[in-house]
Amino acid sequence: MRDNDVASGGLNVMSSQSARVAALLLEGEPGASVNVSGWVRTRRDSKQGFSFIELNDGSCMANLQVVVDADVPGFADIVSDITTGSSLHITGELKESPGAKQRVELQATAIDLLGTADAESYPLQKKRHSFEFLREIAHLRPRTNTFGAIARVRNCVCRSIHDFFQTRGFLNVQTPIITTSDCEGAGEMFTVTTLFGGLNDKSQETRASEPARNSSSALDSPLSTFDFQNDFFGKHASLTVSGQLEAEIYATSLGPVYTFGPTFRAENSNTARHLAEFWMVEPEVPFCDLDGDMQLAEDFIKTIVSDSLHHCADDMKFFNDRIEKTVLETLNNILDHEFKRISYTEAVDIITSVDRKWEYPVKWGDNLQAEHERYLTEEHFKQPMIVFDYPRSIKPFYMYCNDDGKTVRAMDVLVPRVGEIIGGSQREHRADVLDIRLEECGLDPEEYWWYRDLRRYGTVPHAGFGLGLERMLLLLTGMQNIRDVIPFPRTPKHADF
RNA sequence: UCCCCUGUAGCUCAAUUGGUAGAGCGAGCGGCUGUUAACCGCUAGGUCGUAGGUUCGAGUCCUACCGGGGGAGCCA
Repeated sequence: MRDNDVASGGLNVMSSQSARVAALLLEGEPGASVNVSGWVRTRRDSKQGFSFIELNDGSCMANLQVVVDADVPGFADIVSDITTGSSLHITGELKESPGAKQRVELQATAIDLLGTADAESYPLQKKRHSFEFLREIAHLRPRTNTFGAIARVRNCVCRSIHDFFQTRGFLNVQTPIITTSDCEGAGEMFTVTTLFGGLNDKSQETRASEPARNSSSALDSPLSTFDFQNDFFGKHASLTVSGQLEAEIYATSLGPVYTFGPTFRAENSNTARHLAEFWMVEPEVPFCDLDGDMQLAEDFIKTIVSDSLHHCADDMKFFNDRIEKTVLETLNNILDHEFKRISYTEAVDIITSVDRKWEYPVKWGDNLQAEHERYLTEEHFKQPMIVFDYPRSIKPFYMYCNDDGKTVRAMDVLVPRVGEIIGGSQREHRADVLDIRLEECGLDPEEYWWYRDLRRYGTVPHAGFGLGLERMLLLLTGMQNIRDVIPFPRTPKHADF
């Protein structure tokens, strides 16, 4: 606290807790004595002897208008340094504002410049910046309206996720981030290893500087050439691509569970909808079939949408006004309708019967392409929908096999503009059928010994799904690039900040 | 990873058939103003992504590489 006294030029910021701008604007009483801290968005001077300062502290979209008369002690000395981006601690009295754009404003009695921001070099301007540019200054972009709003909505969604499951008696389970089970089969995995030593390892530096050594040596070699028995974990380890299989362990012991954490995919996919590191929510429910799973997914999405609209009304209005004009309409449409449920077979029938030239013609047994999913949810039904009972040949081993011998109890939730937002299934809980499926998929049953044990001992029907947090945020905010709804995006060739 | 487009002042963009750079915003200075995307005037600021090549001459054409965007596959 003492250090802070010095840094703030004697004003004890920490001990006299600042009010948040959001609270002041909403319920601040004129006449109240308050102090606030935040960052300057703009300053407008009047030569008649006072300045207007727009102060933002991140608590909400709106700024607090601060009026500073020239006779405020010390103000004349620092006014020229109160530039966009500088940080202030201000004491004053709340007053009704004569201006039309705010209910109250702060008449300053003391002002303390905590940190300057050189106007010539500070990258953020009052005008709009492109998201591509802001991505290059990810350390400053949360100071913009858009990224502040995204951070608040993201926070709201996270709270909503926990609330949704906690109020329904789900147990939050922490599944491992480092995994040695190769059994997930969902895409490329990042290897976790100490075989190359640390960055400070002298031998590494020496090797890297050897001119004769060509760059495509160790790192490009096939995994099989490495001696993982001597690695940290004694076998090949990776970053998780899903917590599902582990969640099934707890779901078949303790009742409904959910996991919520980072997930990693080493796919070299460069699109506005993919990240190498993203956050995923995965509920897993015992004594539940696919119908129950679909209902849970629908209730879940509706709850998140509803909570965001209620708790982040200003931010959501901003997205609707400035980012994507259809956001509120889309979200209200989600709340107002039952999700349309159709089988994969029906979906294929619809697609093949419509008079349109598809880039990828579909026949039963093929994966639905993005263009087909978009057509179904955006044009044919014009609302969120669920496609279920997919061909068993295009789905993973763990999905419950239907009696028809051709399909599995899988489901995808499709929403307008984003496409697939949830993927889930009823799990195959019959030991004999699971073994058949493992063989069909060319997997080694020995590797799945513990997963198979869950079916040998007290097996129960169960189901679950996965929702990508960032895809949900795309839906909520209308943002177009997934790199802009996560604070620090990781994509191929990009892991800055 | 594949296809298409793109890379010019701090930011967003312009520069006719190849003739050696311009605007708006931002910044600095001045003016005006209970202002609020404020407004008005003046000033500064660019080895035109990098490396080669064609040409008397290249921001403009060609090649490679590196960024960025859009679409696709895979998926969440």
